[in-house]
Amino acid sequence: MKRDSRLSGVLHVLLHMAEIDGPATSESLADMMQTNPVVIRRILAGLRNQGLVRSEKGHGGGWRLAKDLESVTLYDIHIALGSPGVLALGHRTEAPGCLIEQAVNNAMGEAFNAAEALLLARFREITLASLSRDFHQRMQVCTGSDHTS
Amino acid sequence: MKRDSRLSGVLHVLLHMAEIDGPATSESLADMMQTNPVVIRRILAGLRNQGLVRSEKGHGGGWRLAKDLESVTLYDIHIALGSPGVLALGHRTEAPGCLIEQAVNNAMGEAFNAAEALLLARFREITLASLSRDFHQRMQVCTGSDHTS
DNA sequence: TTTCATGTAACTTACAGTATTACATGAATT
DNA sequence: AATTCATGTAATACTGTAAGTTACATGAAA
Repeated sequence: MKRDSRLSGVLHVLLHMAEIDGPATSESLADMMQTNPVVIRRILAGLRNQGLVRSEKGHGGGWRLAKDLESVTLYDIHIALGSPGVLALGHRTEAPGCLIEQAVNNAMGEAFNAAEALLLARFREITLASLSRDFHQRMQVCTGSDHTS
Repeated sequence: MKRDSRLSGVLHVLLHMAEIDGPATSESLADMMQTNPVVIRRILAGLRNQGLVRSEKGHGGGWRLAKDLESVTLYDIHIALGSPGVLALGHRTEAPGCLIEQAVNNAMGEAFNAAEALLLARFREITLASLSRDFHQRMQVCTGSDHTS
């Protein structure tokens, strides 16, 4: 199953932005991410609607964080990305008439809900600040390392 | 994100097989599932390799359960399907050089592992027998209902 | 020998994330 | 005012995977 890596990607972008003084252009962020500027804009546009980042056009323009690192959790970003489904497994038929399938959906659904709830609960506990702290710790261990990608 | 419904589908098939006296052809199962016989064969072939079902060719041939309903869990079937990934979310880069991405992967990875472990633990607790019992209970409530699809 | 059913390769379809191109919009520089 | 830089966004193509389909080979029972 192909996986959705937008959350992973946008976290990478946001933390790079946190390390930069001043705005970052979608082109420079795309270089770091080894992807296309339009992909960056598309993803960050969603975050802007949730007030997580700001953008400015023209000379000296680009993207900035709009909130304190402490106040943003992975869950907030997940929501800003449109709350994509977190599970790769699903029901064959969502509202089956077959009683067998109803029993199957019911049992699997409980397991799915528990796993999804756990994952989202974990996401709520992880802030951008905690990721940034972890990054700076890795920098200290690996002295002289280049962090710009 | 498109979801993998093979586990859901195969459970449906296996429980129908449990209700049938004698072998079931892939064509009859495909009718119940409103899908193609080849899809059924493809999925059941994996289960046969794990000893969960048996197949016979020719007249009077078809598919049979090879194990007791009590002894087969959703986890066993999940494995027989090739242990597909259960999460729709993933890392952008699996082994990043960037320290920021390493911090991101580490934090997200822990949450992913916890959620996946919980889901698989739940799967280990659900047997075909428990699903069958749930089905027969639904039959009793819904008297006269047709369960063949 | 015919019929029935599995076994399997090859191909097509459907879908969503990702990537790319092209051009419009708007702000700062000159 | 013209140029340059950067975002905004539509349109399109690429990619990987589950699912569906076609075609034919294999083997067992009638």
